[in-house]
Amino acid sequence: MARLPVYLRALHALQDRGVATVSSEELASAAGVNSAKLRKDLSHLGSYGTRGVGYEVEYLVYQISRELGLTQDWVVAIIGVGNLGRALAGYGGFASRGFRVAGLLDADEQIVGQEISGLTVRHIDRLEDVIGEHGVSIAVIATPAGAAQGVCDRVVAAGVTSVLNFAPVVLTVPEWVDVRKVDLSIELQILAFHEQRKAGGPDGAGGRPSALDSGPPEPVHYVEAAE
Amino acid sequence: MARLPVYLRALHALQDRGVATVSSEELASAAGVNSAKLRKDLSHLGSYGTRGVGYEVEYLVYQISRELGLTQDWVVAIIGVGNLGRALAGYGGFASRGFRVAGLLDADEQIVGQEISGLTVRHIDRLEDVIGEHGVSIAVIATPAGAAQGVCDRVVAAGVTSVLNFAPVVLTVPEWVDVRKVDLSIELQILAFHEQRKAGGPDGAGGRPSALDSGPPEPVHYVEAAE
DNA sequence: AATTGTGAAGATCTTCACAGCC
DNA sequence: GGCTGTGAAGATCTTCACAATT
Repeated sequence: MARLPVYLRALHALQDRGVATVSSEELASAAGVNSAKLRKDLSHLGSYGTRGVGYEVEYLVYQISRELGLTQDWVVAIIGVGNLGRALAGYGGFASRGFRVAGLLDADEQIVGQEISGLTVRHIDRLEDVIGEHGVSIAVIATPAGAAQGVCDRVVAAGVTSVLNFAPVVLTVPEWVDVRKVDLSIELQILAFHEQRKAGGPDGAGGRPSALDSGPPEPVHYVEAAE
Repeated sequence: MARLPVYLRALHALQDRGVATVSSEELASAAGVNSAKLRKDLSHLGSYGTRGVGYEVEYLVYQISRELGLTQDWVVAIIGVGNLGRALAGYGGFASRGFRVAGLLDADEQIVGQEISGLTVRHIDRLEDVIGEHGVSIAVIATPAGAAQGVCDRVVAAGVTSVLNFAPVVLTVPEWVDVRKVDLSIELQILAFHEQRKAGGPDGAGGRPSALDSGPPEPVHYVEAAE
């Protein structure tokens, strides 16, 4: 279930604040979901709550981590060390929770050999070697669009079964391989769509892109984030 | 509808290849969706196809662009110029389709004043000025988690109504503001979950994280991507 | 008294299958 | 003949509301 990581993050935040026990209502609001949904999601993992009391934070953290496979380490390779690949290589969230970056690869001779976040960038020719040597099971593709499918085919042939794709293409993979896609321009386009809606729709009378003086519908005060 | 940007990208690829007309079947497969779904999605925009023929690529590109609000320019500010913010600032997908980055802001004095992708980084104190001067309607938050909600509150107070959040927190916003979230570690966790499934589930007998020798279920040849 | 776990109802999304049109 | 547009069926996801349990 795609919401478990969100719950896990909220639970970690509670843990940091020293909270030992939490109700579905509280946790749901921290995670930004409905409490019935949260209870149903959690009940799929087993009966880890206590009626009348709530959930024990630490126990639930462990159970969700186990369910997500975070109790073991996963080996990651990042292919494409441009701006984005560099940002990913330095991203703390990788290392922190069971994801170990074992290789950075690029086709550009200028970049190969550079040391980034403690790793030396290797040439894309060595892709299969790196995957084999380190037992990489997750590949992060941060190449230009044109190179992505070729790289994907190669990592799959080398044994990778999960791909996180940042290139703006729909990757074709065998059915036993999982692909997830992160596409910045799609996210922006979805926001633009909603912006336009607010400004009166596509054929509305002179929608203003930079909707500054429209202001909020009502001067409402709103609460701070739970974090 | 969140799939329109995907269709649009597939259509642009067809356009580049000089294709003038496309059937729902072809376009659906390029976009990785079911053809009935594609037709239903498109029919929501109006009746832009011709029975027995298909859709005229150029006309459809225009209609979807219009629906998504890409026929006008949107002004974007990026807050937080770390590794990720830098990658975003240099990302071609921003400029190419109607998104103009008008400001880069950071709290770190070391970073303020640096020139990145043709823009000078300004101090976060000037956030409201930058938003006002340029008519920013979309804010991209690429700050550390702890700073994100505060920054969000400020951009909202300054008139921003769409937020693209890269910080690993659930942002709380007034109901008239749209938030989209991109979370790398959540994507990785979802992949880890599926990896584990393949390896035999959380309590399976010794699941191997680096599933190298498990190999594909069947030695099937698979087709290349459409683009 | 409080809160979980869950049937049942409701909402939404997906797919089928075919009438209608070119 | 071929393909779109869409009603109806099916699947899935969400929410309600309450019995079960501590």
